[in-house]
Amino acid sequence: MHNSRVPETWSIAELAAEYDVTLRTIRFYEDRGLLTPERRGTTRVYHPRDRIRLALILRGKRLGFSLDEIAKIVDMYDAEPGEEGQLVYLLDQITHRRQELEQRRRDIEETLQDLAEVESRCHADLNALRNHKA
Amino acid sequence: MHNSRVPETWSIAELAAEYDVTLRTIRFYEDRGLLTPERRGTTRVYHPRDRIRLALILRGKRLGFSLDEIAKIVDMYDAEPGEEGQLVYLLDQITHRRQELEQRRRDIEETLQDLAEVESRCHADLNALRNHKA
DNA sequence: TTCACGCTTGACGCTTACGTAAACGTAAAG
DNA sequence: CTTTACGTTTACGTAAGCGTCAAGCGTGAA
Repeated sequence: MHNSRVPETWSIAELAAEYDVTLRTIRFYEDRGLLTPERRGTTRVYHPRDRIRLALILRGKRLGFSLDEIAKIVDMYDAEPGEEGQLVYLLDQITHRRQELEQRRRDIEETLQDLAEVESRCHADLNALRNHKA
Repeated sequence: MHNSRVPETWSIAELAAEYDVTLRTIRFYEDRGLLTPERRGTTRVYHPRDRIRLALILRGKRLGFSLDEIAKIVDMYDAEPGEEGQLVYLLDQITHRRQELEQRRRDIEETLQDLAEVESRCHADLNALRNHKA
């Protein structure tokens, strides 16, 4: 049994495979300051922190946030405690993001309801067609 | 009292003001086939149908869909009953969109929870700071 | 040594979703 | 008649988010 505190690391290809993105994408995120892998020589070495951040980035993307917005959000997660002003700013940001997300959730609910209506209309039309044939 | 069946119409500027988008945006959506206003001479005249579609487009945008995806979704709403194959295709699309939306909803829930954690960490840090001062 | 493999850094290209003039038409108001 | 308001098209610009070469380096196996 090997030491469980051995900090696991990944290559860029491993991360890419795991999250189904291209190497180009991962390097691009680094370019934009979203990831900061270690370097061994020229080669990138990714630590758990990077892996988590990548997951957060991709979730942010699914939610339709821009990379700039994602950067702000992700940086909130591992922000240093810092001074009071910083903390207050952070709390403010959180409130803001929460409102955005809740708006999105409302949009989703509405859209799901609309889809349900269209769906039942479809079923009705299908039945009409089939009864007509019969 | 004037006839309630008078079909109400809007100018491009009215729609833009109502939904807080630019004229350019509305014309761009027309370019992409998402809106098809009537023309009186060269001037665009928007009917209730266009207004509804614009609202749907903007909701789709808030949800992070591309205009191409939005086009498909919006067209589902006022699709003609059509033939059976078409209806089946529609139902298939609905299932697909629903799954996407449900994934998004899950992402939102997770993010909201994460935000809640960051928030309480902030509050804790703030308290620590203030107790330290006192 | 030679080869392949995986990684690296440019650097150009492309699509999306508009912004931003430029230049013009039309119609009412002063 | 000129200004003002509102509309039009055409067209170039741009930021985001990568795709796609090209060319080179380092390492281990044959």
